[in-house]
Amino acid sequence: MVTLKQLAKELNVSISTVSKALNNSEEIGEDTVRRVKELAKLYNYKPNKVALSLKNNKTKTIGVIIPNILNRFLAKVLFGIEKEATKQGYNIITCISNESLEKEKEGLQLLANGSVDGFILSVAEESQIKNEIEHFKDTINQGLPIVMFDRVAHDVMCDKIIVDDFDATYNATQNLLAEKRKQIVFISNINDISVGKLRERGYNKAILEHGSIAPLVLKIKKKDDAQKKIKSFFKKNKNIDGVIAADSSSAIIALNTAVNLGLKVPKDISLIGFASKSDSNHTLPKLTTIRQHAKVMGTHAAQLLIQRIQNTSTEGHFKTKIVKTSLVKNKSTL
Amino acid sequence: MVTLKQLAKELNVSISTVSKALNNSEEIGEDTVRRVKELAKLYNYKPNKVALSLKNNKTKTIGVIIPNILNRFLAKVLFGIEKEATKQGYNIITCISNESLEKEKEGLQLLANGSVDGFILSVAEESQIKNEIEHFKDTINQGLPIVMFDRVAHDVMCDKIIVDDFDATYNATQNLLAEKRKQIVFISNINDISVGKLRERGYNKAILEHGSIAPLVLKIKKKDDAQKKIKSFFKKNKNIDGVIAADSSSAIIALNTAVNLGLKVPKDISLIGFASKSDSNHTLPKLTTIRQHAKVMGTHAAQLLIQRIQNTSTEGHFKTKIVKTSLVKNKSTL
DNA sequence: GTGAAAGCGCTAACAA
DNA sequence: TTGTTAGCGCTTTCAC
Repeated sequence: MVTLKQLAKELNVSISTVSKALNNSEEIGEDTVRRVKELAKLYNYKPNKVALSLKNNKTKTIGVIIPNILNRFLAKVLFGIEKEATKQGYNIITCISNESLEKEKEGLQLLANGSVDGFILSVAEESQIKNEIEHFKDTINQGLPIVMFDRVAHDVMCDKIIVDDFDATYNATQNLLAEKRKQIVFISNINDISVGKLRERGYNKAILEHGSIAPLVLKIKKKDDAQKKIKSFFKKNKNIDGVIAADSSSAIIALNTAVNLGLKVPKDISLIGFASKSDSNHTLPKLTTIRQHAKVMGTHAAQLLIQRIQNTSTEGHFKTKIVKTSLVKNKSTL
Repeated sequence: MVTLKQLAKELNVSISTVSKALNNSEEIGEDTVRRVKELAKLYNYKPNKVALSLKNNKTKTIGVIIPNILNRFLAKVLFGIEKEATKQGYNIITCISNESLEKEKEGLQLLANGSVDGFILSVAEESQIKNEIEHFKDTINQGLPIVMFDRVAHDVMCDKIIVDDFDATYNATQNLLAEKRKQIVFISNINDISVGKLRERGYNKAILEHGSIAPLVLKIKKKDDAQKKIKSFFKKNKNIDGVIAADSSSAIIALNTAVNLGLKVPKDISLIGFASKSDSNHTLPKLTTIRQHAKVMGTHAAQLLIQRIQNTSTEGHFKTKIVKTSLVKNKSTL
């Protein structure tokens, strides 16, 4: 990489002249500016990012800590973050916590050394189970703003982007109730994380409000064979005619299992699940889904963080933005 | 963030003394070392990464350019890269090219300003179609090593990690032939990228070698409704009894469609597709898959790049590592 | 209109 | 054993 120094030497001017010329300073003569710019172009000069960061005490880089990159929703949020960040001239450094508290802490530690101007993150499962939040507070106290999305730690003072999880399952359940479904089961393999719990509560509320129907919940654990568990559950509860799934995997497996058991979807059984468009394209009939608008969440998260980074003034009064889900009706419901 | 300067001031010693003490230099007296370390710990001192990067002319950061983060395979490779990089003390800056040549160029440009020590990337679809490779060469000429994975540009001199795409479909097809399948169709929606073409060739070779059977290929385009297209294809070609799918989406849809049309899988029709474990868990019966060991590819890519970054000596003689696929037999084949 | 110098945070050669 | 200094690449204030 060519530096200002080298350009200066070759042009027989000082470094500061070159710098000013390239930054269109009024101070420098037209002719000099032209000569400098020509040579700079010739050598494909680009200001060294690291030097700028050091000088400005700003890296124009965002640290993103994602629990699991293979989760489609999280990946999509990352996509949204990246897009918005790039648009605003920021890079993103990604750490994958792999749902581990330790790795989440490490990621925060590792990047809180001047590498980034702030963080966007979704809380790891283990951190939520153990309810640990000190590492977030420490980071914020070090002057690095955090924006949390989806799985947030409510007791940490920071900007947040969340989904209306409770309302989403409440509404979805009401939809199935409106179809006169009599035995609606809630299936989830995300019992331990905050959003999973909210989704269950939304379902419960709708069921209880309706009266006459008892809630029925199937919780799948990470180590379980989901296909087997759902199949035997369906066999034991022959009267199931509705499914609300808290996650795409449960939803897809439930739908396939129903079909496999000879049930007509949606005539005999109606299914709704949190899932993406591509997920619903991968089932037959297409799954009716609760869409989370992951990309939009990413966009908002990046906007919020960048705003916070740039306006040192806006301390205090943190925002929580709720991105509403949409129920996209496909062929797995009436 | 506390700096050496501040520690030095508080301890009434010079900056370099503090620096040396923290770096366990033999030069400094035990007592001083202790005092310095205590204060450093108290203030949670961490050396400023940016300053170190400037000093060492090394960022310990890898630029990763991914065509599509929603592609499970690519996401998994990213996961592998991140893990290995972290292990070796490197961070990763991620750019998403979104299959666009322009964005790929931008990503390269944007990070080739001192932000990263090298790149790991998979070539964007558009770049492969247009066969553009100058931007890769430029980057390499600037002294930044590149490691390409999966979709590689053969004419660029750099390290590469690839899949045995040709052999994979060749073998998979032979598997179906061994099941005495008479009409095996190759379905793909990745016709434009290098690996898609290789996969088709592997299929063709197996079919042609076998004689007596004609190759049958269904190409799906991005804009197509894959479900419709596959369904009508199956209806037109009632005698299809085998499917080789070049991508997971085609495989899943083909399997679901077959079931939907009343075909018994694998009795009436046998299916194999490039897909992940989770994909095969999301079909019923479980899909027999060609596994690409994406995570391992990521690991290798990171290792290769870091090695190249650290050994300035190893110029020339670039390696191409082939990560072999495995055929994991599940319930969609006999 | 141009240049010298300081400083961002750190390390390391050299001086004391 | 400790301190001074220079320098990584850049911007910016202040002199000339």
